[in-house]
Amino acid sequence: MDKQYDFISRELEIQKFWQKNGIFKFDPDLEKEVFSIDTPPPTVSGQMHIGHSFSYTQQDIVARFARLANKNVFYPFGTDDNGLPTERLIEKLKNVRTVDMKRSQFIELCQKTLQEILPDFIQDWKDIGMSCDFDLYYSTIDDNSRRLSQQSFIDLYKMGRAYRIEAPVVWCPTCRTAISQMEMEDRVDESKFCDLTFKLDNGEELIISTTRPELLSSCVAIFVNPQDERYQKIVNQMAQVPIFNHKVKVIADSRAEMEKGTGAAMCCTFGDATDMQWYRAHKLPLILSIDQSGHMTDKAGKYKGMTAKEAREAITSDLKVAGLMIGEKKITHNVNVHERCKTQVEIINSKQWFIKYLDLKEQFLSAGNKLNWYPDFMKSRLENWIKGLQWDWCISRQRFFGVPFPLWYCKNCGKVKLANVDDLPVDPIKDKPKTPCDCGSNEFEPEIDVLDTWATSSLTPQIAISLVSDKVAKDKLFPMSLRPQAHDIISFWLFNTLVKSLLHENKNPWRDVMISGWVLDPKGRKMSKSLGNVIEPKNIIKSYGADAIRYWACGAALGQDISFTEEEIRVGKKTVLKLWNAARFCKLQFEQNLFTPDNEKLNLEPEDEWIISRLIIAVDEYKKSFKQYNLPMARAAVDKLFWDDFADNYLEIIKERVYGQDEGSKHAALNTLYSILFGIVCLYSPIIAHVSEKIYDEIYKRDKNKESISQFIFGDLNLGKVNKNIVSDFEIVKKIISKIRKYKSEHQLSINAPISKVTIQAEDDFEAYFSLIKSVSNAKSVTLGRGNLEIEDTVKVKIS
RNA sequence: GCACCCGUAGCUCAGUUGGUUAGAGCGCAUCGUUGACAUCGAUGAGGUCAUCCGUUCGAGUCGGAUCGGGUGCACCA
Repeated sequence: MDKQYDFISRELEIQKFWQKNGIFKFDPDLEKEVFSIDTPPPTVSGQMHIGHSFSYTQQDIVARFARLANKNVFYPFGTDDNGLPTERLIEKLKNVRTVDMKRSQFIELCQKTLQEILPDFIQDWKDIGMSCDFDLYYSTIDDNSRRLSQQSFIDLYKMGRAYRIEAPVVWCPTCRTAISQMEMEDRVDESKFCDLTFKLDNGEELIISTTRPELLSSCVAIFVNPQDERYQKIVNQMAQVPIFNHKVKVIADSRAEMEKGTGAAMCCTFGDATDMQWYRAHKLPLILSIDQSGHMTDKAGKYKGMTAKEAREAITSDLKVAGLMIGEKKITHNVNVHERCKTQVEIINSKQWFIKYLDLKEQFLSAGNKLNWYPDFMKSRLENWIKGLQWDWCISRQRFFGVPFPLWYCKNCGKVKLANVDDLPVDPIKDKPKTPCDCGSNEFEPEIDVLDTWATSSLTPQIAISLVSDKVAKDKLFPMSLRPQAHDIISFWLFNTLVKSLLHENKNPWRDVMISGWVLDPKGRKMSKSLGNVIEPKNIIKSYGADAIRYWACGAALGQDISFTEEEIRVGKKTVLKLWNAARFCKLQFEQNLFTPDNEKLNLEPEDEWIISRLIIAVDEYKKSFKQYNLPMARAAVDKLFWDDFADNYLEIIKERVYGQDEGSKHAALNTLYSILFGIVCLYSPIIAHVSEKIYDEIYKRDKNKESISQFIFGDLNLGKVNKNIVSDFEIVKKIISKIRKYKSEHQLSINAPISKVTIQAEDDFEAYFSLIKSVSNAKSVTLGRGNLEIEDTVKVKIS
């Protein structure tokens, strides 16, 4: 056994061992309860983030625990590699722009590039010791995922849930695509509130405040609150829009807020979501002044071709010159931006596909309520989100690299022609329908939009399960046991998966949900390139090892964001080294004494019985904690057993027996050492997986009939009953040992320094422990007594 | 505005269903290296559990209010 544990080479070696021997391969034939995990497929948009290594380790620890608890673990791995994030990555890597390329060329480039980068990308996940069955692999753009995603769409269409309409949608002018409500985020922006003069028919002037004067050409009405006494007499009058001079009606509507601006608002199609509501409620005309790329249309007259921002400046200066703008004040307000590119979104009218689901809010809420949430409070994030839903799910994207819609439109009658389910996956641009339209026409127009990537990744349970061919096994896999993920995508991935599962399977996709927190920098800020505070997992693995990261991740409560500090990682490394050294000590003793384990007629000493009881107690705490997904508590249970009881005390106590001549006592000690260390290594194996495997390999593999430590279950530990008396007595024994050490420390003696006499005040039956106390303290005698401490190297300990 | 989380030792955090003297690691101080470990060990000093009120025989833990830090959602003419 190496004197120095070289974690860099050992961890790599062990990962290869796992891989080569298919240690984590899912076997559908095992007669065990299945534990199926809906592994999050990481988005291929760059490199692994420290937050990934944190949350993926947490779920991996749970997976490994499940194996220890005798479950047949189904743990697939996928990558989410289509849609905007992937397109953007390819553009960056290959220095191209989609707009300059042919669609087919770009798709080809995406596919080719993915082939190049995916092995390295996936390797990052292997580097932290993930115990997935990497043969159960899917990509959300592979043929099988396309097929299932397209089939999902067809099913939803046939249910009447998928529909296509021309409607205002949230639009990103940079990405030139519709996006969904969940893809927006907030940003605080500086802007100007401009006071503009509208002329009323009666000759009076009406002042309106707006932040978006560039939309004047789209102004279709003016709204005032019906309660607003200032404006009651002008309701239903016409007002003339400055610069453009068309006339719009003043309408009373309670959505107009009296306190905001002057209390009179102009409604433009469309400036914001309220405009859209007014447009629908009052059947207002549609005037689109901004096109899909964010430029002004010919409706904007002389401002045509400018960007919205340019137009705003131009029109503001024109208004000032014309004396129609009588004031402006700087304000800061929130604007919605596209989370992928941070561009301010617009509302634009266009034809899109939607999934109708606003009518199902109640079902969603009750489904969310049926899940077991760890931690429980994360449920309210989902509830909050569902309650706030205002749009159906827009699933079409005007992009290229994604799953195509499996349909065409008849050129003659316009009707939708769906692909046959048997022919999936299809690409309507390349493929043709096999039968004519109902109207008899054979001329079709393909749908060129692609599906929102969430429309596919919301099917991960179905996709992962489809990789198993065994029909019986499939039934055991769904609903899945666990969805692990971080909290940032509760409203995206978790919610969408829930939606699809309810629509398709009419039941929840999983039983449990575990939510990991985020890793923040040491100051508690989000990590970002612009702040320069990004931590690369690769560097951490190099300096501390993957096990150190794993140990660290196991110490954080679920759902709680955690500040990254290198000191915390150092503790993990320390634990790994301590375990390695303790194991090395044990192995040394086994070798020097030609020890072979057997359990016959052992002459157990009290300390042996104590540490055996402590193992039983620790296993119990460990199991209880894990069942509640309480990772830190489970870790603490092993830590206490290993550091406090085993390394600091038990090892020290038995040294003399192991070095001594009493063969019976020596054998009992070695045997206990052998089984307790094995228990400890088993308990540590889900957490610091590599070093545990290596210790198993060094010490236990030759005697035990299994290839890997991860093939053992709690039952293999053959735990008996706890001896409660010895356990409580040992709390006192440990205190006595501690007092003797304190005495030595205070007298500047080394920890092994001999002392002549220890006097202990205790009940007579406590004398059973005197021998081990004598041994661990290197005292010439330990006696029962009542006197005070008088001789310099004599210790008196009082037991209460 | 609505909702959620957090506030415990100098720092980072743990404290199951209320129950003796509130824990860990780091840091700090003192001491100690010839039989696993100096990438170490031993010992020790640090706490009015944010504040106030209440429930209770008993509150870090339960309820209410307040203050401070953060997050999600909404609003954003």
